[in-house]
Amino acid sequence: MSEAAGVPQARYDATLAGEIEARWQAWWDSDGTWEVPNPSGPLSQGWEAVAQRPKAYVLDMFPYPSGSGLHVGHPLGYIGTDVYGRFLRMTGRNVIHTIGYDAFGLPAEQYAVQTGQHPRVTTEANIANMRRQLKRLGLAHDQRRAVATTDAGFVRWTQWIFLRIYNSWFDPEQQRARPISELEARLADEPGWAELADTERRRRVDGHRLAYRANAMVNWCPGLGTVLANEEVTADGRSERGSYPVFRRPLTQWMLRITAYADRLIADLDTLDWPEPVKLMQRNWIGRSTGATVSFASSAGPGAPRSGGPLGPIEVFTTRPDTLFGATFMVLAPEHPLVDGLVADAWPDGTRERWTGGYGTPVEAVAAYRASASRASDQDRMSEARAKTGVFTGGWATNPTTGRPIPVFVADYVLMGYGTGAIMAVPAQDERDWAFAHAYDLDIVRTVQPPEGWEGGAFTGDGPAINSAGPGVNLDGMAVAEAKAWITGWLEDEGHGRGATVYKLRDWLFSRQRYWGEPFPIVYDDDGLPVALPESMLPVELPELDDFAPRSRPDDDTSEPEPPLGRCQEWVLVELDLGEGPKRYRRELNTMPQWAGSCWYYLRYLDPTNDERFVDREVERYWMASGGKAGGVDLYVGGVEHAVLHLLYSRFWHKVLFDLGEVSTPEPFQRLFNQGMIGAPSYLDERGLHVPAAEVVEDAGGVFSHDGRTVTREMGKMGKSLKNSVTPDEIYETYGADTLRVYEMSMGPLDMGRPWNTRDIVGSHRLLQRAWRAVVDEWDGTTRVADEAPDPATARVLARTVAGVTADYAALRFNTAVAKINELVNHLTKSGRCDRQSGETLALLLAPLAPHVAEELWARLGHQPSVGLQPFPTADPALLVEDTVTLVVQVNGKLRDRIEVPATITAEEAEEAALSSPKVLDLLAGNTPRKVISRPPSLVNVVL
RNA sequence: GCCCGGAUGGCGGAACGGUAGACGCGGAGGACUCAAAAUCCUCUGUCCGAAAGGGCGUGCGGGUUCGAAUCCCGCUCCGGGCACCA
Repeated sequence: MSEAAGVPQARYDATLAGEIEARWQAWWDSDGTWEVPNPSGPLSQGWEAVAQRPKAYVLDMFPYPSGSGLHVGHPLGYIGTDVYGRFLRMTGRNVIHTIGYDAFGLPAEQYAVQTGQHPRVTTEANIANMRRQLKRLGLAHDQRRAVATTDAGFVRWTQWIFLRIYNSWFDPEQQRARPISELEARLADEPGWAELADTERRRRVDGHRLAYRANAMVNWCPGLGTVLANEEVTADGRSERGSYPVFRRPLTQWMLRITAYADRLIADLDTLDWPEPVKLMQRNWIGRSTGATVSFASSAGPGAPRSGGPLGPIEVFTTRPDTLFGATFMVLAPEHPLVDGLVADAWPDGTRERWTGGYGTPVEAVAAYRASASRASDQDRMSEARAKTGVFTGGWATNPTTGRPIPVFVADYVLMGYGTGAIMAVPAQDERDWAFAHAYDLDIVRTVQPPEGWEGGAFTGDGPAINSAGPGVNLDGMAVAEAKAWITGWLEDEGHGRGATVYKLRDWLFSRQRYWGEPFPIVYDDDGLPVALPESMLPVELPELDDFAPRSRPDDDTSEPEPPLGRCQEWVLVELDLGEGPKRYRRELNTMPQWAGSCWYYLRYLDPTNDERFVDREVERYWMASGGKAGGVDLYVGGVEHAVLHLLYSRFWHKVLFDLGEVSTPEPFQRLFNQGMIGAPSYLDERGLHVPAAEVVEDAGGVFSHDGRTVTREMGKMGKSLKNSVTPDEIYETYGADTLRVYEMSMGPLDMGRPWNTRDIVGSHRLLQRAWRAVVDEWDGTTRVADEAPDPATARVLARTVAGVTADYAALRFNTAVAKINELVNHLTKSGRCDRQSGETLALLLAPLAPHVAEELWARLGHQPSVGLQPFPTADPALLVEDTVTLVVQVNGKLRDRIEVPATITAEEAEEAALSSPKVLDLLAGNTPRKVISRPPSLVNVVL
């Protein structure tokens, strides 16, 4: 017998776990266990069996297949959604869950450039490696649905959706997208339309499209060799990826009219079950401000306009029209088109010395100021600690309320990109204007009465209006809100302005000068106007190139973007018949940004093989059914880093598709959950270089050393460059995949960051070992459950565990679910025996969490696979009720005694029991308590 | 600067306003063993105490409450977002 040899033959260790995991994964694959049927179409086999079940769509933010593979931090969310999806499946839902690859974009391209291979080759290799690493986790994914955004069958529909966007316009009256043909029909009825040249008509129509080309200030990043969206540029003017400097410059690029959806993107956040911070970030990013635009008559200074610039009223936007009487000067952004027309040849009367910047004439002063402002990069502007600088133009404007002339300045604290690029400056009620007024000796007139004792500068709070009476309008005494409404009405009546709303959100810059992205399904004709390719010509595939690397010139901000696709002339110039006979066209050279594929991939999972539509309507309606809510995906799990980028872009695309009748819900993701990040300590030697974390030892005094030398510890991310990466493969090797799953789920709440600690994993491994040992004799490998009912104590523990774990799984509280299973296993271990019901319940409880070992136990208990398709156990309510409970007796809120009492005890009986406790009698010392709080059956508080 | 989070034993973390520290790691002791590993059992917030028992304890300072880790006010520190947005 093996026991004599002293070696257990069937201990649950890494070897056995590995064998069990490989065996069941192979079985699941051949059985198609996790394949989930569609209501119709090619994936509908087996539909009848599940047609009655409610659906659940569980989704992960899909990964980009990087060259470095996974570390243990990556799969945290995937394991979480897998446990949840498996649990939902066991509680009767029809669950759709898979994972694809976000395979276009910079990371894949950069890796390809480094290795000198074609991006498609490296991308496919990376996907294969990542798929292998993920497969080992035993995720219950429908592999048939695991699409990559680079698949030709996917690109085709990305391009198709782009064309749907391109062929739409936003109807401001209906607040929704409509087909461009409806606009064309409307324009055709307008007088004069028939007389317009064809190209002019096309230009006008193009100007209304949701995807349009515009010459606009864009973010040019020479280091990456491409332009970037606002969302991809950090606050200090660098690229989010790679941290290269970004320069503003005008270029003609594709834009998507996301601003048209600004109001709906804000309003519909209220309908979503998302973390409040993410909603807030989106609201802030969209940055809706309400107020009014006000028109100020202006007059040029002496000698202007010398440069022939236009001169007209200065339009400003303000959120505080109520402070209009306090507007004592105006400020234009340096790039503002009216500056040229205002600038004078000589300083006019009334010019104060500080306004001149030391120059002899406004022309010189403004020219010098503009030159220095344009030279300063965004970063320099940051570092100047926001000292207010500016210069007087020599021109004047008229405050419409007072009729008084006010000087017009140029200053770079006013941004051309927001509002109208000009402001009315109200120093008394605006801190920036206050600072500028102080620096430049400008008048300050309070128009809101600050509270008594106010010693600060600008007062931005609420208070009664003062100094706000003029010919035709008097705001004095009104509170801010009332004054705003009143003055806005007056402005509209007098034709000086109107109520207005502005946004920080800009239209989405949608072109990239990259190779590895979706080509636009657009060509240009001889007039240089864009022409959409017909659906039959999709997908437009990338040409093969020898040199696909971007031209990057990090140090040259005067360089021009060079799309790599321009290097393939035989691809660029094509002869096509687009309905007017064969003609020559030139292809669009830019590609779409990486976000394009991630905007809609969750819809393709639903119907991955459809080549008639991007998703079948019936299939979409079934899986995206929202039960009256806004979004169709029931749970979307991913990192908070996508709070604005991906989640804003995909909501926008989804809304366009909704408006056009292509999808059935106004929002894509009903519930969003941000998983935390797994952090890890990294260690620095005395030179500040990272040393391999695995080789660092800690002595008894808490001092860390590597190779005999003391190192310092830093907590942060896990990553190759920090030399603290732990790969899942290492953990599979030592403990198996189920242990990794259990450990990651037990580390803490899913939404909290937590430090990785390899030492702690053994606890999760021991849990599975004890669970195994409860059912299997590890010496000879026989199953050893007793075919009898659980004893009463075990029955109660079982019921309590089932109830608790069910609630925890449903609420994504996997860490406490693991703790409760641990308590059950400890109970079985301690009792030294395991009955059949206990063993089976244990396997079922473990099935979502540790599916392989659960499957093995289930089989050894004599059942057919798969345990993951069994109904989740339910608790007998009668067993959840305890006969006796511990009554806690407090005196003045402090714990003084515990008494075992019947669970049915009344308030009076509990009070009586507490008051007869010797300890309470002792403390009472013969006195009568002032008050007794009785909360039967758990607590009595005696107040002396 | 503004806006969000967070802070509980040596460590990760539990805790409907009602027994603070579940569960795990680590640590101590014991059983088994020739021995070790593994396993099993007991203990493990802190201070005083031989013990019984008691004091103190959830970042800091106040408050509400019979009762606060939990609610409110004011701070400190850590993490994240935004950053001249008129």
